[in-house]
Amino acid sequence: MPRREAVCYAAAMATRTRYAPSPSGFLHVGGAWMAFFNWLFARHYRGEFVLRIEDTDRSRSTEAYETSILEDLRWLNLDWDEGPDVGGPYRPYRQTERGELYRQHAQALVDRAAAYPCYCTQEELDAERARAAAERRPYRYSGRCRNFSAADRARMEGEGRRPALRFRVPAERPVIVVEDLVLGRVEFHPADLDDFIIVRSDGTPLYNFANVVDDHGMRITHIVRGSEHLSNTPRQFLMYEAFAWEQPQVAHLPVLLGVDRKKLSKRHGDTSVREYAAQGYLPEALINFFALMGWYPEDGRELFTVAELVDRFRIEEMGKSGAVFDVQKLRWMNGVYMQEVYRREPDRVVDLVAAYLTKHGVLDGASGPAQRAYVARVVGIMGDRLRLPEDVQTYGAFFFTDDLTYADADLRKYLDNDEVLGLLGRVAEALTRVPQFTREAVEQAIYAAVPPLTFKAAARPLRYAITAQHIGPGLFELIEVLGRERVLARVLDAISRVQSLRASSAPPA
RNA sequence: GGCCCCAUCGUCUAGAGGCCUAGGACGCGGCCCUCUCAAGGCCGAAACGGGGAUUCGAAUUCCCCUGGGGCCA
Repeated sequence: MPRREAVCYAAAMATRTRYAPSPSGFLHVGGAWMAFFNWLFARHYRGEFVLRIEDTDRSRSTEAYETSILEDLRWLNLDWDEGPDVGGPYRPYRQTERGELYRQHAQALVDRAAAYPCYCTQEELDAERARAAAERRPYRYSGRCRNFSAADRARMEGEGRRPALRFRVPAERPVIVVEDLVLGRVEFHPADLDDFIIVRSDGTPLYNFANVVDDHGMRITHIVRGSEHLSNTPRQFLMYEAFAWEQPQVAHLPVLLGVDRKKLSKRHGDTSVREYAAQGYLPEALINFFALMGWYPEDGRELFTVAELVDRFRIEEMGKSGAVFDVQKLRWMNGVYMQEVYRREPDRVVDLVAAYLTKHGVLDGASGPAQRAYVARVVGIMGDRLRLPEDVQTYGAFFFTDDLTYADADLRKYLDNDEVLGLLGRVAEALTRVPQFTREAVEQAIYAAVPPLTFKAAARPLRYAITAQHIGPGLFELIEVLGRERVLARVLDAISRVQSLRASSAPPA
């Protein structure tokens, strides 16, 4: 079985790929994933990556969305060589600014009789379609306007009809072969293709047509896009032929799916890149995770630096079936990267956590360096518990508030016991005496105060008394970071809580 | 409706006719470690959609069906 041999091309011709988002919303993980593979492909072959804005849908496109998409791509560290913001030799890079080009190329197709004006109205076409359905035969465009004479056209114009432009599919042409870099050989029969519209009656170009004009105009050599465009490929090939242009290579990647196995969309909740960034996901983690959807290296390795991905990626190794975006696994991977990044650039993790806490009103954000240093110490003892900034709350809410919520049941279970109460008293006293409030000193003091209990029996009550939680970082570390004053206050407070609990539940004297 | 694509554990996937008793990762369960949680170590449950055909032998090739997806303004 022959392995698809990917990219054979003249060395002189640089590989050029593009990502062409529509600025009608924030950058979506599905879009980012597609952008990433285009970028990766270009970088792997030391080629160029182009950004083009498909803003022809003026009613839904906004400049703000365009800006946000560029920002989010930058956040992911996907850089582009040409685009609306940086310009380039094949500008403009926004479709709304390319109207004249579409007009010229449409005229060129008409001039060579590869396209013709079609005067059929929406209603007439709908009627044709309905009739076909009623007679249970496949709908085909009737071809009514295909061979109009000049007189016919004049008559139609006279009725006030504005024509759309239809591409003339050469039905006698032999089979159209698409050699897809991912899917392999796919054949289409021209007879199955209708003459299709390339310019609407209002003069706006259709996606298929504008795409061909742009991709050729921007010298795109490899079109890497979603498999939903596969069926459009033969039509586009026909247009390349009509223009006598060289055809680019195509690679159709599977579609990203939501947990319901439907195409990932905004309906699936947190799907914008922006949202993941806001939750404190690291771009490195997202990128690594993207790579593993659709592509897997032979050796089963999963963690890669971007440089390694650029080096090892081969588009022939792309899978063909749709992948579900699994947040669980992303979470795990983000944790791995949190540790990694913390080792190298601890400030980045601290910033992320501080930003998270400020955003959620846990920190006031105004207390300056002291507060940041405190966050840094908390992060320092969180270790690998931190997968996302929110975990700092899960494991260490007690670091950021003194208003702790103790459950009566837990108070009874862990603290309502004379031996334990004695322990709490001895610990408080011992901690008062510790000269330097360091982890080591704290540990020594507590061990000294523990008997006649064992440390094993003492640690849980102590932890609960101080944190009102059963989970969290190491006991000594947490005590050190919390500081003497707060620990003492909490131990004493816990003792009095137990006592008042006893008083209230004691039988009346 | 016509045409096209896809199909391995819950999820991401390895798999190119015998190496498959179908491997790894996330998640899940158990045990160990341990002051708790997390991490780590060990163990476990968990998949080739169905049916034919080719072959000594099929997850792997071919056909049909089913299911999912897409295009046809």
